[in-house]
Amino acid sequence: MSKVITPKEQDYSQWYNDLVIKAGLADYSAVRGCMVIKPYGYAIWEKMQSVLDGMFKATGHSNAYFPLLIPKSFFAKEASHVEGFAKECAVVTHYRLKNSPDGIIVDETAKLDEELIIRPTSETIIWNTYKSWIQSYRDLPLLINQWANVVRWEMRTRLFLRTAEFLWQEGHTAHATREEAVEETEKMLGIYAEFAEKWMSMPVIKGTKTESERFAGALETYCIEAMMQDCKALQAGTSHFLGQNFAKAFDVTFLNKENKPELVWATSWGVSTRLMGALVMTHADNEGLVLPPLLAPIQVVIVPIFRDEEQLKKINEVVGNIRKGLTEQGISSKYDTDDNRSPGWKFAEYELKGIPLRIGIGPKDLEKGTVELYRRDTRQKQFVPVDGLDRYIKNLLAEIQENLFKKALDLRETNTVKVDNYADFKDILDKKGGFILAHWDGTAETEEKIKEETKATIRCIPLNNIVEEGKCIYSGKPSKQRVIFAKAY
RNA sequence: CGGGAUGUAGCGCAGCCAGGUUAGCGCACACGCUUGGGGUGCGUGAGGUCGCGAGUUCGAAUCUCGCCAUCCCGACCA
Repeated sequence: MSKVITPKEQDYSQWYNDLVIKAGLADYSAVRGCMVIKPYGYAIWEKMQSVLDGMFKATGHSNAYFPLLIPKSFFAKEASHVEGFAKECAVVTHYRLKNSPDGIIVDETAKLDEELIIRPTSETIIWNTYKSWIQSYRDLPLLINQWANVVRWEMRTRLFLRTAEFLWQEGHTAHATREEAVEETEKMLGIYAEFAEKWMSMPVIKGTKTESERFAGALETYCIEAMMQDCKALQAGTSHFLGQNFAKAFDVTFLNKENKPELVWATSWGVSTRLMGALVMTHADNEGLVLPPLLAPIQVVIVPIFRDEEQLKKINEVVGNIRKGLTEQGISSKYDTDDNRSPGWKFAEYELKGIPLRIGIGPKDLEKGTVELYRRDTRQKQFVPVDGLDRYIKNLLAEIQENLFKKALDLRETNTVKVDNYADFKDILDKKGGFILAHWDGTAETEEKIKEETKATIRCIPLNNIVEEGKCIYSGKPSKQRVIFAKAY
């Protein structure tokens, strides 16, 4: 009724906005460009956090926390880093308010000697700190992660995909050798890819960015790219090899085994609440959200169908046993006995929320010893005996997790094409979009021209790419490999 | 920051052009009955500085001017 969402075929952006709002993931806030993450959305983010955090810990990383506010001078120390972020920094200039006839105003006498930048990312404050933590090769590697909020003053924002403030994790590591730092960068990319594919059921392509898409201050930026249902690309995570740029800027050296000073090698890597947007745009449909079981705050919802207290009481008994079985299998469930809502209303509501499985149970089921089981991903119903239901559901949840991945992979594969001339390239972008594998001469000029003319950018140069001779689709110059072009979020 | 549009109840809108009783409607909300296997139906009720500020007028949601905010489309970006 009031909760209908715009069909995605009609207006994909509106569909996305409706879904995020109506499924209760987030809300617009009083602050321009900032959003409120609502409990249901935050519960999903917490699941993501907890899985990722476990993966970071398992690979030897520790969490720490660095300040939100960064002295302006720190930013100036790494030239390309400043340049990259300068345009979107929020700046704190004063530290006091006062009363005036016009109300509360900034107290001009309380001006900071040095302005503070609200972190858009923490490399500078962290490397300033690492200087005092690192003296010897014995202090390395230093493997730190932080969960934090950051602010980037964006011109145009979209819920989860691009907001002025967002939540993320940023890993910052220090190493004795270049090889070790590169290895770390690739290892973390691997963790992101594994998380995306296994937990989010979202297939990704691992690759490196071109110079123009590279992180400000990095020597190499690795990324995972996913295809959304509208065939546009979304960068879902990045991992940067920073070389010695920040070590130089902040004078971070260590004594090696030969007692000689050397500059430290650095990496940084992050994923953000943008993953929430990726999750929505990878699986959701016109009925609402579709959550992969491994990230669903509630995996099974149970809706009783009853006329009176007596019937409900009988249902309660059976449901009690079912839930006990589910808990033993490590499956989370919710039993909704609210009698102000009709079963039909609840069905629609839990579909909107993307809960993977729904059990419907009423008088007819009690007689037959069955329940009605509804799969959110395929929207199919089946009747299943109560006996052995928990094990059945456990398998089914795994199957759903797998099926979601396959569906998303199918979409990507049918919308990925090799193209060898610019006319076809433009034609495909106009008609259906998707990922285009094409030869590129390796120059920023060509990349820029193609972007201007078609809005498509080079999403990445896939890792382990096949070496093949070819000609750049734009300039005709020789090329040794294909790169992925797409329109992106 | 340019181009376009919109601000009326929590949300979605009508009313405005042709100013005139008490500003309506749908959803949501509260209460009662009803219903319950795909958003049940009926009744009752509560809820408004008509974005803000000036002006014109006997009288402004409606006309004029200014301001503010939001959304869409561009330029910029995880």
